[in-house]
Order: sequence, then C-alpha cells, then structure tokens
Amino acid sequence: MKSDSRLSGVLHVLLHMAQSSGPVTSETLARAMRTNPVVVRRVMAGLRERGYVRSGKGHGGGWTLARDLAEISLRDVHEALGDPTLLAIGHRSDEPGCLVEQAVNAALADSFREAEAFLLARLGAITLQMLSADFHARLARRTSPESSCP
Amino acid sequence: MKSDSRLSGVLHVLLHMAQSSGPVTSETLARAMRTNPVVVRRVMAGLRERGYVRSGKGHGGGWTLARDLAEISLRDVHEALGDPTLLAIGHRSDEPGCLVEQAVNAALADSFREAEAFLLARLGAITLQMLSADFHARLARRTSPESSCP
DNA sequence: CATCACGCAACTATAAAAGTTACATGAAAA
DNA sequence: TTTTCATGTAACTTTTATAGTTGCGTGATG
Repeated sequence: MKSDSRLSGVLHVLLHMAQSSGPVTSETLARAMRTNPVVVRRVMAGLRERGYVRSGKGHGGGWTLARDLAEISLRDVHEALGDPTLLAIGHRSDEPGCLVEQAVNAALADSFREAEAFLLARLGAITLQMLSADFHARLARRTSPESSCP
Repeated sequence: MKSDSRLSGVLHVLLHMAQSSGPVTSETLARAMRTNPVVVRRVMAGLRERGYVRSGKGHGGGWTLARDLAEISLRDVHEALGDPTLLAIGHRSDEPGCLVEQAVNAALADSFREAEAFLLARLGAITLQMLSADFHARLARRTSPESSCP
C-alpha cells in the first residue's frame, strides 16, 4: 500500500514560501517538491480556498502565505487537502449482513476511529511556526550554512 | 488511497473457522471473504507459519484453528499478514538533503510513530475470543437466529 | 500587446493490489 | 493403486488509485 505524501510535500513548500520574501511560482515549488507545477497548483488550491495562501497571476505572480505560521497547524493543512484517509487499513463492506463480519467491523471501527482522533490531535498541536523553528535550529547547527534546499 | 482490508477479511474467516467443527476449505472461506481461494491461501500462509492455524491437503482437508481464540490478538493477526503499513500518509524521501524537508519529516515521523504505536496497542488488547463473544451476543439478539453468513 | 503565471479540464502513465491460471504435491477414498 | 480432492506456489492478467502531462483559457504585469 503506497502512502500519500502530499501533506509532507505541501508542508515543505509552505516553509519554503515562508523563507522567501516575495511570491514563489508553482514552477519553483514543484522543484522543491520534486513534482511538476500542475500538481502543486492542484494541492495548493485547497489551501487557497481556506485562506492560508494566496496566488497571483502574471509577472511577479506566484504563491504567498496569507497567514502567520503560528496560525496554521498541520491538521489545518491536512484538512485543506480534503482530509484524506489517515489509515491504510479498513474494512471490506460497510453494511454486512453477516453477523461475524459485523462483530469484526465494530471492533476495528472503534480502534480505527480512536487512532485517527489521536493522530489528528497530534497534528493539531503542531504549527508551521514550530516546524520553521526546527528548521532554523537545524540551519544554525550546520557548520557551513548554505542554501536550505538542493 | 484505497485501504487494505486483509485484516478484516482474515478475522472474518478465522471466526468462521471457530464456528465450524471440522476443517474449512479455502473455497468456502473465499466465499465468506468474497474473494477467491488462492487469495485466501496467500493471506493464511502467514498465520500458518506462526502456528495460529493448520492446513491439510486432500479429502477432508482445509483450514483449522491451532490455538485458542483467547491466545490470538488482532495485533498477532496483523503481524502475521506481514504487518503492512497502518498509516496512509508518509513522507516523500527518507534522507532529504534539504533542511526544510528534514524538519518536516522529523515532526511527521514522530506523530506517525506515536499513532502507529497507539493503534498497535489497541489491536493487541483485542483477542479473537472477544470478537467471538461479540458475535454470539449479536446472534442472541437476533429475533430469528439464522445462519451467520449469507 | 507580449509575456508570464495561475486555473482547470482531460488525458496518459505508473505502480500496487487483487484476482486468475496453471501445475505440482500430498492425502484420503474408491 | 488409481482417482479425487485440497493445498502450495509461481507467473500472469486485471483493476484502480494516484501521479504526471498536455493544452488552452484567463488575468496581471511590464
């Protein structure tokens, strides 16, 4: 089962945007995410709708943060992506006639719900500000501070 | 992202096996899991290796439980399936040169690890015995007790 | 008005999972 | 001992979700 790395990718570009003074183009962000510009626009669309970022057309256009990093949690970002399923396992049918399957599903559904709630709470407790602080700490630790991204 | 329903499927057939006095063929189990016999053999192979079930060839062959239901937890079953990834989200690269990405990955990895541990603990606390008890409770609640599975 | 950048729809490619086929092995029954 | 039944496994095909691509429209800037 292949895992969805959009959250990680979007966080990456958001922090890059935070580092930049002006707007950053999809083209540039795509290079950081190692994907292509259209994919970037696709995933950023949800963030724009929620007012976390803004996009501008034409010369000097591109993406800019519309909020302070401290006001955006990882959970916010996850939701802006259309909160995709967090768990890789699930059950086969939702309304099984089989009582055995009902019992199995009930037990699993409980555990899954709890685990998702747990993870969402964790993500809700982490802001982009914190990630940025961690990044700067790493940057300071580096002997020769060079460009943040290859 | 499509979720892996093997755990749910295997639990289903294990409980069915518990209901049956003799061995149950892959053919029969496949019908309960709504899949085909080869898939059943494939997923059951891990359970056999760990001694949870036994398989027999030829006439009167098929699958039988080799342990008491109380001795098998959902976590055991999950591990027997080769413990597939529990989370549907992950990160893009494991050893990023980019410090921004490192910071992102570190934060996510922590949360993910905790959430997985949480879920595994939950699964470890549920035995097949408990699921079976729940099934029997459901069966008793039914006004007209009929066959457990369509 | 030429260029640049996003918006979006539609299409293609890719890769993981499930399903299928085919044949070998071994056990029980006839 | 021969037939039948059931698992063991490898190899192949199908399916499907996701990522990636192309193409064109829109609007902003120089």
